[in-house]
Amino acid sequence: MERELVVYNSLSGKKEPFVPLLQDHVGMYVCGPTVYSNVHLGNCRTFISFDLIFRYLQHIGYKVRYVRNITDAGHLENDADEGEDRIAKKARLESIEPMEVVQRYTVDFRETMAKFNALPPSIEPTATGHIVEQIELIKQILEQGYAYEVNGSVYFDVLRFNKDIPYGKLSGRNIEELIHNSRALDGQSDKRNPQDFALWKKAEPQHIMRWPSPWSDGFPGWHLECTAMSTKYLGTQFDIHGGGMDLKFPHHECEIAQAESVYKKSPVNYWLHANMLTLNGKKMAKSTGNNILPNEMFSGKNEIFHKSFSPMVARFFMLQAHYRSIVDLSETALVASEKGFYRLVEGIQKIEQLEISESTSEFDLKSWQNKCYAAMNDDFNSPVLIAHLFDAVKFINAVDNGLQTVNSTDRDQLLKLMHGFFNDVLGLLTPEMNEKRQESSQLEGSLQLLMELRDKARANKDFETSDLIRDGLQKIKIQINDTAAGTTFKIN
RNA sequence: GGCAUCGUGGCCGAGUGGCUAGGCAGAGCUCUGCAAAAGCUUGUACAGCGGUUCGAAUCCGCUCGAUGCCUCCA
Repeated sequence: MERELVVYNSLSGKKEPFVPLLQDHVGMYVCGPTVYSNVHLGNCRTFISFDLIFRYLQHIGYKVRYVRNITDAGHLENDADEGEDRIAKKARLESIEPMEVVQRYTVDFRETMAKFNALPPSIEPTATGHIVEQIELIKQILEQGYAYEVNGSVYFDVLRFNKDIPYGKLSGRNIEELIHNSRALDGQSDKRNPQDFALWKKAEPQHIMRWPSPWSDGFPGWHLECTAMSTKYLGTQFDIHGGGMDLKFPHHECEIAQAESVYKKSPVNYWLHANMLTLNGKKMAKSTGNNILPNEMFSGKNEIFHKSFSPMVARFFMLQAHYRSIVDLSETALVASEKGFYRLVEGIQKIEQLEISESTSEFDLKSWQNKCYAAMNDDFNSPVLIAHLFDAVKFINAVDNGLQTVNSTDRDQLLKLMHGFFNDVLGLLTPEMNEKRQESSQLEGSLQLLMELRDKARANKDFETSDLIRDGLQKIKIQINDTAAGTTFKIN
């Protein structure tokens, strides 16, 4: 059941059996965020997708080194390689140090990912922490003859590179196409060809973010940092490189070119791309304003939704779609996921209290388990895994209602498996539904008293009073449940 | 304009050349003083038009539509 993993490799456009370079070890690099503003939900989806992949690889026994960078320099306004560094621009606008911008949004990013219960990567390197490595890499590319210097800036020579090693294999483009379809960009450029990209940019005199280099005081190009840091921590050839679909071209294509120009071999065996999260049918992006911040969704303070959604509900919603599918965020879809999520949670919480019987269970646990693993082994198909979890909940409810039976071995095993899939693999936390109750013993006591009063009224057939209590509590989001075993309440 | 991806029942969303996920909503039922909650039962959909095939929603072609990339973007 394990280690039969098949992954979709963007490089080949096919699903391929996953075989790491080193048995039992996986090296995985994922392009992280540019920390110039709050991370938005679209960004989060990518990192949640790779969190699922990271978790599953570990779950099936791989020792994974997961490297995800923080881009804190070098990301220009546009790819004419002319604009201002994004961090520097933000700093200028807010009259603060660039590193304050970086710090603020790095903290925001980490806090947000923690709310989504995304595991921290093994290494989280920053671009500014690896200037030396990047300068070294530029030197090597220059030595190989695939880059040129102009006025203190260094550019990668795509046409020259393409003569020796084909450029565009990841995105399925060829140079002729790119040349013919390049849009004319305003402004003069030092570049020989529009396809070339910056490895090092000379800083203007007023530019704060600058480091010395053999060519000028300046800063590194965006594509370079990922090559420098991935090879530093994972080697010149590693297993998985991930990122958002939108980075496939040009960013990842450029990474391949940079690495191949020096190391003469394909840097990455499996390229994995997570698809976009859309809002109102359009891609979410900071630059277009079509976005919603995680905290705006958690708090409900936004113009888009009428209610709030918790991080776990949002995570569950995302995992109900496959990571390679586009998902459109909408209130109706989130509400549906929210209900389904709580159905699962409540099912799992019932397992321990299930009555056991001696007879064999009317549920083939082993084959169910195999189906769950088969789903995840098929390119991390979390929606199918979730469907299987719902099947298990149906069985749990059937036992709970006395319609089916479970023996103690199976019950324990089911509990273990459900926690394994729900908590460990999907990374979903079980909300402590009773926690709020325990938080306030006074509230608890008062409510208990109300329950007793209501029970008394009901016993006396004084339904006017009992309904008064019920409806009153309903208004403040306290749900009364009359069950055969007695009345309970749930604070929503 | 070029290159991709996609188009599934009321909604979301898997999957697949014949055995036709799952969730939400809706309907019916159980429970209940009535409700609510919870549980159970219930759904033959796959853009359009051709073609291949014993058989296609799944493969091929075309048309229409959507989205992404081609400029920074997860």
